[in-house]
Amino acid sequence: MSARVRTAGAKRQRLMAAAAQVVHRQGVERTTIADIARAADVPVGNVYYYFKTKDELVAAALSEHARQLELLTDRLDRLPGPRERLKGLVEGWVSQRDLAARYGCPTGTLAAELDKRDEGGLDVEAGRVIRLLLDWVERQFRELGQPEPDGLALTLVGAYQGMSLLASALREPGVMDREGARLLAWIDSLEAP
Amino acid sequence: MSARVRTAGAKRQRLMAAAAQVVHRQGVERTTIADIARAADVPVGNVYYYFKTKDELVAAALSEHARQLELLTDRLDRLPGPRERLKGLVEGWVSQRDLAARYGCPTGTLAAELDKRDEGGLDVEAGRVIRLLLDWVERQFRELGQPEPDGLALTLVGAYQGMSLLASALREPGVMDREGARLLAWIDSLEAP
Amino acid sequence: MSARVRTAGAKRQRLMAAAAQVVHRQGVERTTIADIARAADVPVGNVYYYFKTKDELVAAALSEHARQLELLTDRLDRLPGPRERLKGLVEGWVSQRDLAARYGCPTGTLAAELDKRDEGGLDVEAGRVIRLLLDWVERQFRELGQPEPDGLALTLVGAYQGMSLLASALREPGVMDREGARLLAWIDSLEAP
Amino acid sequence: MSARVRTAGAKRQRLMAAAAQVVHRQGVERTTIADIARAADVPVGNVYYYFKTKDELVAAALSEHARQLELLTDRLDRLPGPRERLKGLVEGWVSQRDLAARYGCPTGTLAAELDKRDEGGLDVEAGRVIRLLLDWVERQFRELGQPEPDGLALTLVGAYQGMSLLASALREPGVMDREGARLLAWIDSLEAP
DNA sequence: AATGAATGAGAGTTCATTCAT
DNA sequence: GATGAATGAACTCTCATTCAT
Repeated sequence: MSARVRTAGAKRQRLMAAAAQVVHRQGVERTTIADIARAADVPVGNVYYYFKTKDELVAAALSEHARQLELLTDRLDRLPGPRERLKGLVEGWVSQRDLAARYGCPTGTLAAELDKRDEGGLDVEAGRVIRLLLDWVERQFRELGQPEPDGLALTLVGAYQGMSLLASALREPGVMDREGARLLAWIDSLEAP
Repeated sequence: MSARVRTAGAKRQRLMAAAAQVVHRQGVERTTIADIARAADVPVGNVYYYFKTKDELVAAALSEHARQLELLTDRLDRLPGPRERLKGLVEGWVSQRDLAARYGCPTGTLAAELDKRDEGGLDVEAGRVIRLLLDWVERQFRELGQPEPDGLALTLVGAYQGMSLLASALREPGVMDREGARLLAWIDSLEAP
Repeated sequence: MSARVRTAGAKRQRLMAAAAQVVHRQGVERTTIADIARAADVPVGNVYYYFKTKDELVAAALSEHARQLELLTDRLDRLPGPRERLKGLVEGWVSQRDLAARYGCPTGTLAAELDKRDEGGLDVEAGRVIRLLLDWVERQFRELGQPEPDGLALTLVGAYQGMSLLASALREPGVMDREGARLLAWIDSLEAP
Repeated sequence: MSARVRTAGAKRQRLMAAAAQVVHRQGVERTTIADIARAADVPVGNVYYYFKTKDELVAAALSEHARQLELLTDRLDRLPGPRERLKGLVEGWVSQRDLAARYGCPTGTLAAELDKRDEGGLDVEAGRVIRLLLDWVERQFRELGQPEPDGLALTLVGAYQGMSLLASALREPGVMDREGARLLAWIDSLEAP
């Protein structure tokens, strides 16, 4: 395996990571291809060798978020029980408080922006990534023996989206701590039947 | 008060309403001045007589949302007790389910988009509008005799933001019904001390 | 009628004329919007106020050719008989010998370039302009009492296209004179039944 | 002669044939190097080993057309007399009616496009290829004992160019049949002195 | 000789904003 | 106040050509 192959793959990966990060901070529309190219240290013209359109780059950012999510759930899956896993998830959210308080949830704000489109299918793709998280959460609630695990998943993930939005709209990271603590207490309070 | 003045005021008001609506559906960046002008039936060149920049129009959209919010809370304030008022608020959210499921909460998604800026002060303005809602909700919880009414306000408004985002990301209006019902039950369960 | 109205119309007309001329000399693909803008003395960005896309400008060039053709046939229609009119047409072609020897027939070469596309409908539009000429010529042959006037029209117009192409490919304006003389003699030789 | 050399030659030849075909269908400017490379099944980067610039590839397409023309005239030269040879030429044109009705004469449309340039010399080269055909036709008319065989050659080749252009502009292959038949009758009518 | 990747100079197009009347 | 027109900066995308191996 030559250095070139590794380099090429690394470049693509660098572009995806840069797209995810810059888009999180600036939003899709205020992010130019040049912004992403600069962040990834790639010449502008070369970006198009890896991604044919800006929309493809946004899709790549989305799948980068999906990948990050998978890394997280894989780590959490090593915890002994579902209650610990759910609490680990919330603790992860709280640990990102400053980023969330500044730019909101990466996937959530991206989905919110893309949902206002009705062409291109990126909106659907964003929904799919959110669904990945919902499904994992639902599985934990089911393992906990809760009735209506899907509804609980909506509540938990919705709470996360809401608290991220409020934290960033109010520019108050404390919102993340406060609501995070409430969610932890709530998870603790759920009775295993 | 001459007809001219009234006409001018009407035009300005029409532009504000159009800005609020179009921006809700398309987002700030994908909305052009021409879009708003068309929706308000005002010649493009004339928009600048009322609003010197696009940012001023966005600010106008925000204050239009604030006005709508005030209309709503004024109506709710006529209800006999705080519990009824809070439940009326939630019912209002649910009644807008289809709009929310398509474009999210008008103020919330606007705030999310503006929060990614760090110049112009529109982000702060968006926070202020959200704060208006939080303060009203907090007042109701306080009247209800709840401890930590500010925390409860965050929870309720956060839940609304979260369920709107999920409903629109998943394109499932049913999310609004389900979470709305949960919030109503929760409000009902709060004990007056 | 204000100066503004006249100016606006004049600008659009100037752009159409410039498009027709520049495209004739450079071909569609080698002509940039900036080329046309410069030739019409219009700022680049302003071109899009009058024509939404480059293709619309090319369509405008085509209709400009159609207009020129109509002016010509209107003039020829004042001649007493169809034979004189046909000969007048050929003489007009020969009088343009130098332009044809350098860039070919404006409409013909444009059609040839556009025919290689299979989207956008400009190819069809080009065919329509050519058809205008064919129809007028056919009418003259019919008035002359010729059988198969449509076939004769194809022959005459085809000969014009062919001689223009050869004159410009060989860079020999003399081809226009020689073939022009032959066509005049041919028209003279047609018997009125 | 090693396999490598033969392969290299084959690749070059494949590129020339591909250039001729793709350029005929798309025109020079709308044809990318990548288009030709793909059609020839050659990696893009490798094209430049055989042709230093795009213009060289276009020149190669022209010489490919010249080669095809030579193959044709060689075949026709085996026919017993000049009249048969000319009629064979016209029949060949008619047999290509569908291609001509779609994309025009390969050499003619290429010449028309290149004539709009005034640098690079490709225009001159195109004229040379057209001249090859004219010279061969002129030779036949001379053998037939016609006066002014060069003028007759212009007429015949011009008619071919014209009918191809009209057939493709009108998208009517029937034009090729009709004009082809007329040319055959004309050739038949020429008296050998 | 061969090849995927890299590069940068435009091209078309959009749009906030300004101008002239 | 009202309005169509004007302006130019910025952006996405393409592609001939070159590079590195």
